[in-house]
Amino acid sequence: MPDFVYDKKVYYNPVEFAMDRIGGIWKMPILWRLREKTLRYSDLKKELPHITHKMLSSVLRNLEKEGFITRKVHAVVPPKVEYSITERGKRAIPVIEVIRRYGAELMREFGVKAKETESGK
Amino acid sequence: MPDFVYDKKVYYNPVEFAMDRIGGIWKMPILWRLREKTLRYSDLKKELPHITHKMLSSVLRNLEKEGFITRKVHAVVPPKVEYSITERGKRAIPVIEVIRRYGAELMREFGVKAKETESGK
DNA sequence: CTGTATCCCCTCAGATACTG
DNA sequence: CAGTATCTGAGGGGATACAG
Repeated sequence: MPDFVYDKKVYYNPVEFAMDRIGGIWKMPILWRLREKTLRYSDLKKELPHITHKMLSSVLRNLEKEGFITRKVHAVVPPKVEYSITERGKRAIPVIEVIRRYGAELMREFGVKAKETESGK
Repeated sequence: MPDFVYDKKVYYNPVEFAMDRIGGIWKMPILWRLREKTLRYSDLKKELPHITHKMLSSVLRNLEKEGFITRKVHAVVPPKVEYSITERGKRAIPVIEVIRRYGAELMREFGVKAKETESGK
């Protein structure tokens, strides 16, 4: 009794659908980084030191496929690839802000302390 | 270079921390169901037909452990166990509403249609 | 610089069976 | 009714090597 199906996967509610688009460990941090500026692959890698090469690559491909970011390849040597947020991606930013704020509140409640408050995403 | 640690796990940003508390497939749907009324185990199971016995059990335990819900056992035969949302849990509701709304918007954008709009969580 | 391909481990989650 | 225990399979994600 699926409630609805998208891309061969069954979803039971809108929350789950949203989380499958922009959830996971890295999608929101990446969208957040791109919210006001275009970045190239190596810039993103620098800003997200903990992400592995493979993960960054695959998450970027996924976000592009689903229309949250665009990818622009410059025909130069060495290669230069720039990622920008789309209108669809921009609509996710306010949601990410709400979750960020809630997460920060929860961290205070739980007594968790960040080493660098502005390093997060 | 962890940004912060909680419960032996490393987090890199508040979004990730929040999602580890109330993310996943079932936590938000359960909190949402409990937002305005107490439910017993079997009620929750009925309202979330797709969740397995094991998952419901383990997610409830986790939500209780982290203070989002409370569990009250009535000493009767057969057993009766009631779950209620806590103040901490209630603070998650507005966030869930934002994500729900966003998810519904995304579903429209992606052309996904729910069989029952009010079946979701 | 910007990727892709392989190998591999480990956790998540389902099915099933058993208990107070 | 309300759980717990065990087994198992699929997939996420890391490390590493290779390519245009």
